[in-house]
Amino acid sequence: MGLSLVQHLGNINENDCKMTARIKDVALAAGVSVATVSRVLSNGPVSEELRRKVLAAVEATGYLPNLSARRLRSRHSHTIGLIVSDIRNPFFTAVSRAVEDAAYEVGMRVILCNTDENPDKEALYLRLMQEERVTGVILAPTGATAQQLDPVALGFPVVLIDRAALPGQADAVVLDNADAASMLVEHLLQQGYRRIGGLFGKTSTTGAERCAGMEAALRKHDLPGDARFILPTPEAAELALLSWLAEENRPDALLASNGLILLGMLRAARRAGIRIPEDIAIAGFDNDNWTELAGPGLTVIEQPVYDIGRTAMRMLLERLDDTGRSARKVVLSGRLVVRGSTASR
Amino acid sequence: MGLSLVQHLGNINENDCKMTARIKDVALAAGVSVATVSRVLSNGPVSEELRRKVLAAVEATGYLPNLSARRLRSRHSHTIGLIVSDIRNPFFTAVSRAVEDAAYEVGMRVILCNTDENPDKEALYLRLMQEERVTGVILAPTGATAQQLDPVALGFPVVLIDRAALPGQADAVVLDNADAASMLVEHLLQQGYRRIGGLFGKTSTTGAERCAGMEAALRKHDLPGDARFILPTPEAAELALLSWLAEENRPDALLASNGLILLGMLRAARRAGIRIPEDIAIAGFDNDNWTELAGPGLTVIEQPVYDIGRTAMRMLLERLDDTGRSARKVVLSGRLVVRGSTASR
DNA sequence: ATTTGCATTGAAAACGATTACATAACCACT
DNA sequence: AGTGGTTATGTAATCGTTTTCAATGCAAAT
Repeated sequence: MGLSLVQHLGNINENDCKMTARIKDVALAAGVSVATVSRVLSNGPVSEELRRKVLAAVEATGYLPNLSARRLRSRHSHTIGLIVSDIRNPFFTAVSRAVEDAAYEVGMRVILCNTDENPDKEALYLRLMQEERVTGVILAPTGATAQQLDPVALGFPVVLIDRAALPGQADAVVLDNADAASMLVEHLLQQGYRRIGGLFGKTSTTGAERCAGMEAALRKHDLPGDARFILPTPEAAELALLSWLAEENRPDALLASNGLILLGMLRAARRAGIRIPEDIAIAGFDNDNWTELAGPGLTVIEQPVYDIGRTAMRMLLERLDDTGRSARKVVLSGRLVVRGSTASR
Repeated sequence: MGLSLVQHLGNINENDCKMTARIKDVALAAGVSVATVSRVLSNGPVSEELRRKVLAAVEATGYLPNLSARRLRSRHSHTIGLIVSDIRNPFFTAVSRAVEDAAYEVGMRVILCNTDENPDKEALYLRLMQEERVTGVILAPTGATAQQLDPVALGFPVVLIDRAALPGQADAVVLDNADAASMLVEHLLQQGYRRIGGLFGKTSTTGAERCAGMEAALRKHDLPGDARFILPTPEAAELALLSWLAEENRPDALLASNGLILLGMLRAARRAGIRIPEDIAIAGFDNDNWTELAGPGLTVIEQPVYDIGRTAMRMLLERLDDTGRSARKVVLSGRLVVRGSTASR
């Protein structure tokens, strides 16, 4: 009696500890073929009776599908790549969250890659995505990569975000950068500022477009502008602005082409003891959490970040349905959020 | 002549467009067996001559390994899961970047999951990780999951971050929360504040530990404290603080148990027209980018975020080498960063 | 009664790699 | 010359699924 009990427990234990059950174990336990189990798991045509038996067997064996095997055979990875410069940029953080929400909703996994604005890393990760046989990729490319991107050669669809490539090369969802920059300039002019400068990121098309928007708006009013290009990091922006502020005839208002540059600008202003907006007005892009709390509150263009992520995912899925159709570009509008940093002078 | 040229081009094209080459195509092109190709790709023992031939064939065929097949056969996924509540929390953003850097350095992929502090989602994603046959998981668990975590049953090692489980259950890398909270309290007392309150996250062990640290420090000085628990979001913190500020005999200094709560507090203070630190002092956790720029600058505990991520990854790798060894807990110290929000009164 | 068609089911062939095992070649010792 | 031990290579089995294809049973139509 005692012995048999111990033995019994031993068996239970042996079952529990056994290497994870495979589909053939489930088939054995349910008294059906592996094909039938597979069909149950993918909602194929199976009689109600067998379906019940199989589900019970799945439960009993603790079966967990092996996704690698499934991907290999079915040739569907249910995985997309998300390639951005740095997830710590709040813009990309927010977009990535939206992408992942949308992906998991349709049963897809996301592989995240940080390229640090480095074209070599972009190439590396794109090759990795090919090896993963991903379903598609959402990519924020540097200018260099945007030029020579060929989704056909890659073997999977690509949707660009934030930054666009040559028209017709790939789907893209971007902000109306020129328009947004114009809005900022018009607002600054209206507030009485006249000598307007800007720091723009030099690695992407986005900085260039925003710069163009600023210059167009200024030209309309026959005013000059001073645009400078830097690496899009807080550190670079801080250094650039510190030396700029030391120049004579400095601007009375400044544009920052993204949230990181805006952050650097504020650090520089604080270090230089410059008051905002009394000494200089500041406005920028990306309505990050902190912009309302910094100094007098920062006037910014708010991007529809969550919407951008969801739209990119939706475009990717649509492209999968219809590989042939021509490339689309979705242009979303920014929203001007006025705060104290551009109070009228 | 013309025709043959066209034909030739046609053939080239056919090769380029062909379905991606498999290892057997490479073997054929190199005149060797598939085993040899495999060995070349994994730096196995192969003569220099064949190695050259194979590499040339890889180049010529444009071969890209199929990672699903490789994983299935080799039983190594080279993938780890990173499960956090919300990547938009700057703390997790920074940690995730460190984890991914460390992972890619050793040739591993990272799957990121957001659980929104929801135990059901945690369970869901843990099951998904099992199906992916991940090498291991780095997890920031809610209190509920931390209680009943069993890495053995899961089938892969788990390293907890930010929040620990029952001792001995799993490896963990955490901040010395009690000590850090004490540091903040001691600092506040030194600055002359006496009625100290705090808002703490209620979903994790972290909030509880920080609260305990606060109360211990206050007890040492025979002072009372007022600790309240909320959902760890800016919105919840803002609402909680707004009503708190309306009470009579409110605190003269406040602790925030993380960056999100700190953000909510500042919003509430601004909405209520409360001056910092004149009307109330504020200190908190997480030295996010913006804390130096908000108001008079915020006094915070800086966590070694990048270090936490790297350490977690290192512990995971070490655990893979030695499954048997007992669970370790690495406790890192925070650094007190003093700014204007706690200026002496 | 025979045929046609449909819905279920199972057996076996993929999917594309790694790896266990067998073989062959070569060198160094008895 | 024969034996043992490396080392490089190839053959074939294997990983755990999905999917193709053929077989079966049964109802409806001829």
